[in-house]
Amino acid sequence: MSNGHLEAIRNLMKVRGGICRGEIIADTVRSSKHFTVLLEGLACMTTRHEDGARQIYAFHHPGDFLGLHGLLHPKSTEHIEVEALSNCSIGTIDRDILEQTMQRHPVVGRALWRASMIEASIFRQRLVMARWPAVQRVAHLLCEQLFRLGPDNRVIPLNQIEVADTVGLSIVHTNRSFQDLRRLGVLSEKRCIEVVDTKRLKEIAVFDSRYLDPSEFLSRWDLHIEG
Amino acid sequence: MSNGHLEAIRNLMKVRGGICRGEIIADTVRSSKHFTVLLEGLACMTTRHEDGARQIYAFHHPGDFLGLHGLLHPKSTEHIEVEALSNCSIGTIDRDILEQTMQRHPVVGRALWRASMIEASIFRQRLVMARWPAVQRVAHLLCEQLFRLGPDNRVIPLNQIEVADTVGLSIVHTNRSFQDLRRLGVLSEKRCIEVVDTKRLKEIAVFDSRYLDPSEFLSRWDLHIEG
DNA sequence: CGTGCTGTTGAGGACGATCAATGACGGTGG
DNA sequence: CCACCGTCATTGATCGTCCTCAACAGCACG
Repeated sequence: MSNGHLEAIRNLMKVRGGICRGEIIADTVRSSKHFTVLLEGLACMTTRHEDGARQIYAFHHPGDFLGLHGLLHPKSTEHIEVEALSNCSIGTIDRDILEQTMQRHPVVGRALWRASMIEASIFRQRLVMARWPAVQRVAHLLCEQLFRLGPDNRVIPLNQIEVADTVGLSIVHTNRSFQDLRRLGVLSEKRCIEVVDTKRLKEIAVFDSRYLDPSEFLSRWDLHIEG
Repeated sequence: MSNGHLEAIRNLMKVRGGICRGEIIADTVRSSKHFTVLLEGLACMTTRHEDGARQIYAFHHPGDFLGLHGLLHPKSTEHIEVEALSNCSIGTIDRDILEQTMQRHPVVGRALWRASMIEASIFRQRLVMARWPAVQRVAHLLCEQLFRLGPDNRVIPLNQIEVADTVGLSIVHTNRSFQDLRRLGVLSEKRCIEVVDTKRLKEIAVFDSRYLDPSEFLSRWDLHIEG
């Protein structure tokens, strides 16, 4: 998504770079004090279960709010973390300042609410996907990430493990799904995830981007944060 | 959940009863004009797919807001409906009046936001459940509904089809899971879903109610809506 | 040149889907 | 009262998807 709305609040934020892959960016403790925005890199909202399994709920791209879930629900979301999947930089705003801003500009609160609802929308989509065959699940996730990365991008900066932990397949079976997609001429033969036939990929995934709803979100935010 | 917060806004609402099982209570069109609260009965947020399959995302009990998802995201949630699962009555508030109320009382908006986040929380839980074996999935859903119905309730007003459409199992396999739960002495032998060993059920489901977070939600709302 | 992470392959088995048929129950109308 | 119907619950059998285990290959890192 565009980063337009970040310009407006950049002066309120403390910027922190140099976050490394694997680091936990946002957890309950942090979220209770700061509000966080991803500026550069790729992150994910995740839970690590006792047995070592990891559930990835969603991916965060530059411009996304991090740890929204903990903002109003610290207790019920203790187990959720935001983990850096590449080297990242973030911006933070003191919780107090955020509260004040929301007081003065109710539309800011609404923008955050809207962002939470897009998250919920992604979760609903994942639930639907959970009933699909493996190849379609993987294909749909790739479509989603292509969409979020923007039209020029063909390489998705994820590995197969991360995909597996997101769509709920074993790594082995995820790998076999990737091979299917290569055999179908959708992905390149390279080791990374490179899409060579976007159209075909969307067909396989039955992808409809509306659930990601970029429509009204940015305009509202941009409109009111500066006023 | 308690209905305390409903008292505060009851005078703003138009009450409409006599809604029958199977009726669509809230869809995009309705949500754009009215804001809806479930007063009596049981409903569910659902999507019907082309192939006839139904995905139930969550259940709504008295006191829940209906069609929240459509409030800010009409276009991206066109396919989602709220369907009555029993005879229901609802309260509606004109969209305009709701907007005004949110203007005057920012905390109202926040309460709605909070409610959306609990929904998201339920969806996340469903994603985790999707990786569990069938019996555990069913058990967890039953725990969730027991929790929402209140401590005195042992009979869950769902049928096996609705459970299947929620946890993402075939009806046949859902039925076999119910038989397992009966054999384990968790459910009674009756045709309805009656829990006789709650403790055991929670153990099987590894149930932790925190994701439903009733903690701060009601207090905040009650505190400010009247002021 | 080892070490670690990711990707790949094969084999076997479990879980759950599907199909098809039957049973139980409540309601309706004759 | 009985016959009929629709909905939901139940059963058996077969099949396919996906998981698990185990091993190895490719590549980047020091």
